Amino acid sequence: MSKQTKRGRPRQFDEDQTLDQIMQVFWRHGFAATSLDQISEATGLNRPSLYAAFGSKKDMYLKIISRFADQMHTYLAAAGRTPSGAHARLKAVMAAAIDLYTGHSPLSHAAYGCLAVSTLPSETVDDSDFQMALSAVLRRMDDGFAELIRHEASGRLDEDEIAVAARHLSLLLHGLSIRARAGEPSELLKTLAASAVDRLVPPIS
Amino acid sequence: MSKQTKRGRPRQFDEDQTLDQIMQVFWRHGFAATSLDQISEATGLNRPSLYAAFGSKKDMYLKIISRFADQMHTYLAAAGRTPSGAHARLKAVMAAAIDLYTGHSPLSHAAYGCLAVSTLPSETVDDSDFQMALSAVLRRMDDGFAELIRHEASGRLDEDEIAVAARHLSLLLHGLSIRARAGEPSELLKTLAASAVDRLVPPIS
DNA sequence: ATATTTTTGTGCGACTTGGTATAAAATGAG
DNA sequence: CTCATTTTATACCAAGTCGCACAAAAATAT
Repeated sequence: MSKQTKRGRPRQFDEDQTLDQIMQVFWRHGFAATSLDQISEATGLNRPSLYAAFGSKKDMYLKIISRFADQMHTYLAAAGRTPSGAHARLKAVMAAAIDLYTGHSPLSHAAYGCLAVSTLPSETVDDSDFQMALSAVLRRMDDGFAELIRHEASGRLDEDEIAVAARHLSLLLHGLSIRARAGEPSELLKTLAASAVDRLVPPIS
Repeated sequence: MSKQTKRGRPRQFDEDQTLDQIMQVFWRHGFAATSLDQISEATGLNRPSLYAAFGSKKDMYLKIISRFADQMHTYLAAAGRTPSGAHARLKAVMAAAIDLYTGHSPLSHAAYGCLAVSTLPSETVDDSDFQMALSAVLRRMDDGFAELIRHEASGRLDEDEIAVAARHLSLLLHGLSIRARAGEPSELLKTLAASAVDRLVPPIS
């Protein structure tokens, strides 16, 4: 009879916590400028352990990107539930994203912008896997905004209008990420985002 | 009596042409993933010549960034002169930028997005010079759009309105750059940009 | 022709990189 | 206890990195 626990020597680290630590390193330095030694130091694991657990540097990075997209989605979805009214909700989502981009969220503690927007583009040309990862992130953004709008204005907007408005909001968000990475203050970005939402999204009454 | 020509052995390369070649390499691979060997191969110069002419890798990159900003400014300014009417002009500028981002311009021959937006953000945290360079590019964008709007609607919009609209357009443009780098087709981006301009910029009649 | 100045080319040197071979350590199974 | 299994730690490797001596080359100045 075999027990629940695995056979050999038990791991001395928590996988989720380690992935979050790796995420911070990539988020800060980007893919190319991050060395495995830096990751090793940040996690307390040595390179062979990292490789055994998460694969190559590229494997790690792609894992981290999709992990980030997951965490961001749940984080923004929660922010979109609280206020009422389509515009108020969208502004709340934008404000939450800006908090995330400027380091005022449980997910981030520095003004690093969006992990994908800040670090993926420089890698997309050399490696098509990175290109696909970036496209996937953009698509998820578009779909998320579309769902939010659709849910709020069911019937009053057709699918094309919803898709266009969602893409407009994604464009806005990525622009905000760049500015956050450049160090612009979150208050400025929030007022900018709020006015943009007012103008971009047709009134849903 | 000294002649016009310089004293020693004459250079065997054109400085401007070489800078443009260097720009292509950085534009494609980003800063960290670009090696001096790649630049050497693309320009036909060996590393000591490169170093003597342009300084370190970082020096080259910063030179290239401001050179890109210059070229982009004149390119977009020219595009903004042709049509008449504020919205038509802004759409023409956006379309020109999208052509630039997707490789349909004399400046670029591949869908690399904006050189600054695609490659600078991943470097800004480690080096404050890069952070300042990114901020400078954003500021130039904002100022350029502001000037365009101000010129078109002199008196009918106050400075605050102009500044906000200009920033909205910059946000839009940077979002478009990300999508161009992700490989989205230029026609889609242009229709997206046109509808966003219509909604973001108040009517100037 | 000789000296002077600038560019070019070869090559090196100290360092970092990602990935791995190999052995030690820590657990469960029998 | 003995064996199988998994994780950890040390050390290493081949390749690539940036920057720079140093000398040869090509022009002008005298």
